[in-house]
Amino acid sequence: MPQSPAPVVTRFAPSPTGFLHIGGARTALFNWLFSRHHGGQFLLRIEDTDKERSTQAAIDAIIAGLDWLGLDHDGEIVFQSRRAARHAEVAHALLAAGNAYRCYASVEELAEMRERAKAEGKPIRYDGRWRDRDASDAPPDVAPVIRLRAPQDGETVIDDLVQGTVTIANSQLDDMVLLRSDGSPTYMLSVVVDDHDMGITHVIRGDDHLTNAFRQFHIYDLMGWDVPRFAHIPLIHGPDGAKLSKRHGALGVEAYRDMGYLPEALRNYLLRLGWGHGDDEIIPTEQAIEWFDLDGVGRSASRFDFAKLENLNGHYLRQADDQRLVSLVLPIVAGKLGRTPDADAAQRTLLAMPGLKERAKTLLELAEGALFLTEERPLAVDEKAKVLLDTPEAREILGHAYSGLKSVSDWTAESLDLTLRNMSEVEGIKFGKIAQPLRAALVGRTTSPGIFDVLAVLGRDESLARIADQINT
RNA sequence: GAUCCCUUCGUCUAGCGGUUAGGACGACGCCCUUUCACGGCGUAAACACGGGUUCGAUUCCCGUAGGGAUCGCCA
Repeated sequence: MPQSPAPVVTRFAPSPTGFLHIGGARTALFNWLFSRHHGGQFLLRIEDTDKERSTQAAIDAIIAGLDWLGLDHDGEIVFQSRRAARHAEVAHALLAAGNAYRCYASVEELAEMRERAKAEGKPIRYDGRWRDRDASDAPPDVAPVIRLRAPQDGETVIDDLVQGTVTIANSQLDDMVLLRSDGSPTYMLSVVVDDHDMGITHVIRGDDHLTNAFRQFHIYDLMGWDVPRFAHIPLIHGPDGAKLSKRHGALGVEAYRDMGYLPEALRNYLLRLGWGHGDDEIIPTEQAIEWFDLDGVGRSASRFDFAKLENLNGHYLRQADDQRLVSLVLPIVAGKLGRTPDADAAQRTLLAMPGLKERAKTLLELAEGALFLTEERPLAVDEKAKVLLDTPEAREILGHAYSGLKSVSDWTAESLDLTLRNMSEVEGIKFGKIAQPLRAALVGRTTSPGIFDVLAVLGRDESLARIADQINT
């Protein structure tokens, strides 16, 4: 019998207190790639146990973000808040087995304890004051919390797939709260129970959770559960090396979409941020699935670099299907113009796309470059283009061009090329002297795709009319 | 303060005891050229510091400095 390969189950477990930020997106990507690489499962769990801060809008934003990035999850979404009873059940099992205990210390009392520890320069942690106290000491009117009875001697070792073997003395761990005084479970308990119940084999998350892993380890241990493999990946920092804030990259993925980035470009960028495969830079998703592994993940934090993202985006823009780009760009063009481009304009945009996408790094730039195809006469002419147009010489050249072009019967890039180059030769004018004023007249700007393509896409009537507009001003 | 983690060009990284320390982005220069791009070629640019171990350290060990994370009845 062929033995089935070790199943891999990963998960992405955001708390819905905001959008899907870039760090979360990368964590999701790594989990997704890892599970896809191993033919396993990628589950999604919403950690909405903080009722104060969790919102439906955030849940929607996270799901939309994952969807846009193309990171599809398996199975139903698990909502952590709905599993509170199960979490409490585990806490009580721990309590019954003597692996947890009730603590009656008040919030104020604990705050005071921490204050004192801080003042004395001692480590800040729960001192275990109720760990071995008899239940008969319990004050009658205080609702207790349940704390884990964590080992105090020896050490805990985690063989992290990214960080390596990390050891911590158990004396550094304190007895964390499992169940609050109102009976609700804490995050520490919930993650462990959910990861166990969901059959998670690999916990891939930000390394801000590394120290949590040591405490969570003992819940697994005391429950007699298998401990999943951990992989704590470094955080992403802003361009200045400081923690990512709203000032730089800590934007929701939809902000990147709105800045005109393609999901495949962001995926490639995020993949290379903290992960490497030799000298490879352009790694399409199919290839990434084949190559991705955890030992390619670096151990140090990396900075977010928009310049590199732009470069990658330019690459994927050039690769992208023209029709797809048109449908992405037209709404942006509509926004700039305040009206929806008609079918003709859409068609022109499609025809011009090969020349257009070569010249853009983002969809915003692409839309900017495509604007002249939808704009109506008389064309607005920008400053630089005006300079090119506002000379007697330019008008004369445009005049020649106009009559030359008027006689062209076969309005294609090839024959237009022939006509204009011929004119350049006959008149003894450098070709650039013709092309530039022509471009200014046709586009209203000094940059555009090749001039023959512009003429061809605009069509005979529109082209001639735009040239005439400039001769007659 | 305590504990843990990190440190190769400006940035992302390759390197896994012996290399002219490689690639990519960005920068600069040249070429191509009707503009802008694309593309091609090239230049500048790094092993944080100090000790060990070793015939030999960017690579292994220990310190120092710098950075980060965590220390809640938040997640």
